[in-house]
Amino acid sequence: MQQTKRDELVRKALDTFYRNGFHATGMDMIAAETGVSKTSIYKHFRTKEDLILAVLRLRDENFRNWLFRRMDDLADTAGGQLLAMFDALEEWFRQDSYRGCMFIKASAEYQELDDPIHTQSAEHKRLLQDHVTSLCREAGAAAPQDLARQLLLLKEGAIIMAVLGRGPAAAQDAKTAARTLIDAALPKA
Amino acid sequence: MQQTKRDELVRKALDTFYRNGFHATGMDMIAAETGVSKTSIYKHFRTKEDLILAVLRLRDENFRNWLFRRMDDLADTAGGQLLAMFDALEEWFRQDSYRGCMFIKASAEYQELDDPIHTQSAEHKRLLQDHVTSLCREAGAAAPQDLARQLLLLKEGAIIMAVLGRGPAAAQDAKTAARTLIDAALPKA
DNA sequence: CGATGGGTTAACCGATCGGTCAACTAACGG
DNA sequence: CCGTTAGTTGACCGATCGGTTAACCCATCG
Repeated sequence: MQQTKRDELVRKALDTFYRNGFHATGMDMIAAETGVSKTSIYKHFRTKEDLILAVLRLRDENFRNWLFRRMDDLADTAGGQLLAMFDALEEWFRQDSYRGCMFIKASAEYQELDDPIHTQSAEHKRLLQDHVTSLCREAGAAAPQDLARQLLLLKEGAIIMAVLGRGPAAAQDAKTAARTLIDAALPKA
Repeated sequence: MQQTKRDELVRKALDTFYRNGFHATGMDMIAAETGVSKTSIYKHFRTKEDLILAVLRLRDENFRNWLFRRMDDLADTAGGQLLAMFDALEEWFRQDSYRGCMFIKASAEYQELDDPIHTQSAEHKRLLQDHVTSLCREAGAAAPQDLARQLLLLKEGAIIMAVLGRGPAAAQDAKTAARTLIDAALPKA
């Protein structure tokens, strides 16, 4: 029961931070939005930073699960899944609630490299990178890690441009570029 | 004289906001860092938002001037300049003061699409896009706008990954990918 | 019935937020 | 010399910041 309440708190706090930003969201607002009093919040989390870290952990889990599952549903082959990543991104971009990548925003607000919030955001990107790398390897890329890095650049760029003017179309821009990069990285077919 | 003082204020405020973030930087801190009292600041700018907008205007001007000039210095041909963009980015990433793109951070903290800070950040990206598009056209790309969009994705992605774990090497990752995309976009050589 | 203990709450803490105001200073015209 | 005025200042405004505290509610147990 206790765990459930705490999870619910983190889940709702995630929405609020995602919509509003981290510094711009006060603990009073979190209390109001979640219906949990500040004192109870501070029973579960020692500081606001601890709450944010818990929120980011949940976000990492949710996002990777969703993205990888969606890629898996959309395509059978490893190469197809790499391309399907951008279709999944487009679905994300089309959501009304889309406000960019939570980890990019977190690292933008907490910039010191040794800040736990920053390092945890970097870890999220590393985990994505690992999965994409193994798909590249499976697809038969000559240099799977290099290809994965290139594809990740396209993904992050698309996330940014979807926010800053290009909208959901950024996903297809990225997909087109990804196809070119993948073709070039595979041993001559 | 008045204009000079104001410019100096904006210049120093830029450093502080860039280092510290927007919400995290109070007007008292700006006053302390610039040596200008709050009352004088508010003589020049009606609100904090107005100051931020002035800061972003200066940043846009400085950054585009620097980047385009650097690209021009590093290469003679249009195609070469497109590739040189990533070498220039690497120089930027290597600076100790590098903290990512100010406009990405601004849009992360001010997310509403109709927020002036957000729209001005989007405008900056649009201006970059325009310049890159004309270089793509000059280089003889079949679809210059499409190629420019792809290259911009790589640039934004590199900016993000340079912050979140990959460091300056992100620039060369992007350059390698850019070469592939440019080759594919030019009429068969 | 009363004692106990975990969980919740409104009220409060000093600090800081964005923004304002009355008083002061210094340069210039008569 | 005084009066005016533009520009600057530290002190101050109510609101909110992250975080704490004392009181209270209510189920359990004797």
